[in-house]
Amino acid sequence: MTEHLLPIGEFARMCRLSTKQLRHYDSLGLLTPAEVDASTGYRYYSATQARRALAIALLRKLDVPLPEIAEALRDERVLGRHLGRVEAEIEHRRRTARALTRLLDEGLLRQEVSLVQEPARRLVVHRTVCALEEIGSAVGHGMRALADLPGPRWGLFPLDLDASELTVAAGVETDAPGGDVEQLPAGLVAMTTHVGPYEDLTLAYQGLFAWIYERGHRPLGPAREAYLAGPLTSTPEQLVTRLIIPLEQNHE
Amino acid sequence: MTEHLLPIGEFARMCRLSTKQLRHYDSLGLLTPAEVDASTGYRYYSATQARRALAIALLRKLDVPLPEIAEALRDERVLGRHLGRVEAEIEHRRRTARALTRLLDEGLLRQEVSLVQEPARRLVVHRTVCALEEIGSAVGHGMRALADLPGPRWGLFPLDLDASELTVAAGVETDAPGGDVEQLPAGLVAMTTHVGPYEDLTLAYQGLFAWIYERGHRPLGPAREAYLAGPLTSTPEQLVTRLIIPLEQNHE
DNA sequence: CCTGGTCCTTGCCACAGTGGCAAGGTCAAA
DNA sequence: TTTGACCTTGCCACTGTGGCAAGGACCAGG
Repeated sequence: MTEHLLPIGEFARMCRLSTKQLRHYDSLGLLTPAEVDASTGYRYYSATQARRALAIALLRKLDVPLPEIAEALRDERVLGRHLGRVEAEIEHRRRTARALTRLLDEGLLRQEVSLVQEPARRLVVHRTVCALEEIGSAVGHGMRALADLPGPRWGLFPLDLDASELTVAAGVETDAPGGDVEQLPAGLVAMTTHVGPYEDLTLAYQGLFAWIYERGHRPLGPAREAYLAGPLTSTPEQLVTRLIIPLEQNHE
Repeated sequence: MTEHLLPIGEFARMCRLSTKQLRHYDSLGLLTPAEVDASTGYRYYSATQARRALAIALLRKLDVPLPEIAEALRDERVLGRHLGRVEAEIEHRRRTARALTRLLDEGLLRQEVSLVQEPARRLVVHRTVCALEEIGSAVGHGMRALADLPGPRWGLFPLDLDASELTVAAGVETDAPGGDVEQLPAGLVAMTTHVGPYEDLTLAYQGLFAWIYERGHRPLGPAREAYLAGPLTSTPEQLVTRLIIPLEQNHE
C-alpha cells in the first residue's frame, strides 16, 4: 500500500498550521516532509506525520520556542523548564498590572518631594547581602534580628540595584551613646512619603529620582527608608514609608 | 544661568538607559536631546529631560510599547489599554502553565482513543452563537435552559474553532418519539475520555485529532461531547467528558 | 603640539517567529 | 490548451535591544 501523501496546503489545513510555518519547520529540521519532489521541490507529507505536526502546533500555542520543541519531542521532561519560565512571567505581569493600576490612579511620577536638611542619626544595623528579588525578605529578616531594640526602623539600600549582590541593611535608631553603631551623616536630602505596599516602592523611587535629577541634584550614598508604619502594625495598603536620598552638597 | 547639558553617556547612566536606547528614542522623536552639535552630531541632554527619560524607562519596564509610551506621555489614561492587555496575558499564561503541568503529568498527546460505531441519537438541543472564549458559559446557559429534561447531556461543536462566530449546541438525549429534536447520525467515530477541567479539553482534542489524522481518517461534522460527570455532580478535577468525532466513511 | 584613552557618531547584522508580497513553476480539471 | 488553484524560493517587515565596526571628538598629561 502506497503511503497516502499530502501536499503542503492540505497538510497545513489538517494541522491548523500555515504553509509558511510548515516550510519554516522543514528548514529547521523540526518537521521534514516525508517526500520532496526532486525536480519541483514540492513537499509531500505523510498522514503519520500529523501527530508530530499537531504536537508542534500545541507546543507553539503554549509559547514553547521552536528549539525547545525539538528537545521536547525527544524528551518531554524539558517542558518543565518552560513551565518555570511561564510562571516567572506570570509573576512579572502581575507586578506590571499592579504598577499600571497605581499609575492610572496616582499619575505618572507625581510624588510630592521635599528638599530638607537631615540631622545625623545613629543606627544599630544588621546587614545582609542578597539578590534584588530577596530585598524584602532580607530586610524583614534583619528587622526580626533587631526586634527587641526600641526606636524608629530604617533601611539602607545601594543606589545601584543592577549589581548581582546587594548589601542591604536593616537598622534601628538609637539615642544610647557609643557602642557598635552606624553613623548616618547629616546633610541635604530629597524625601518623599509612600503609602501602600512595598511592591510599589520602585514607582516612588523613580519619581524621587526624576525630581532630583531634573533639578540638577546628584544622589549620594545609600538610599534610606524610614518605616513610619510597618508591616507589624499595618496592612499592606496602609504601610507608610519615607524614602530619603542624600544629595551631593556642591549643587551649582 | 546656562543650562547644564550632559553628553549622552552621562545622561544614560543617570536614567539607567543605554546610549543605544537614548539614540533610538531620539530617532523616534520620543526624547529629543536639548541640543545637538551641528558639526559633530553630539547629543546633549538637559537635566530637566530626566523626568521624561525616567518616565520612559519606567513604562518600558512595564512593557509598554514605545509608540504607546509616546501617547501616554501626553495622556496617561491610555495606559488603561495596556493594562487590559497585560491582564489578558496573565490569563493566557495561567492557562499555558496549567496545560504544561498537565502535559508533564500525562505525556504529550497520549490519550487512549477508540474507533467505534456510534448509534443514531435523538437530542433536544439549545443552540447559541458565541465567540471562542464564551463557549463554556454558552453551553452552561444552554444546559440550564434544558435543566428539567431527563437524559444524558451532550454538546455539539464545530470542528473549525477559528471562525469569529461559533454555533454551539447543548442537548439532552431523549427516547420520546417525534417532536422538535435533532438527529445525530449513526456512524464511525473516534472517541476518547477526558478526566479533569474543561479548560484542558483542548489538549484532549489535539490528541484525538492526532490519532485520527495519523491513521488517514478524516473528521466530519460537529464534534460531540458527552458529559458523563458534569459540573452539577463533580468538582472540576473529577469532571468526566467523552469526546466524539464522527469520521468520513470512505476510508481507503 | 602630540598622544592615548575614553567618549561619541552612523550604520549594519542579529535575535524569534510569522505574515505579506512578488516572480515564477506545477498540477489538475475542464 | 487554458485556467485557476497551488506550489516554489526569496526578500522585507515587525519590536526593541545588543554587538560590532570604522571613524571622528574630547580631554588630560607630557
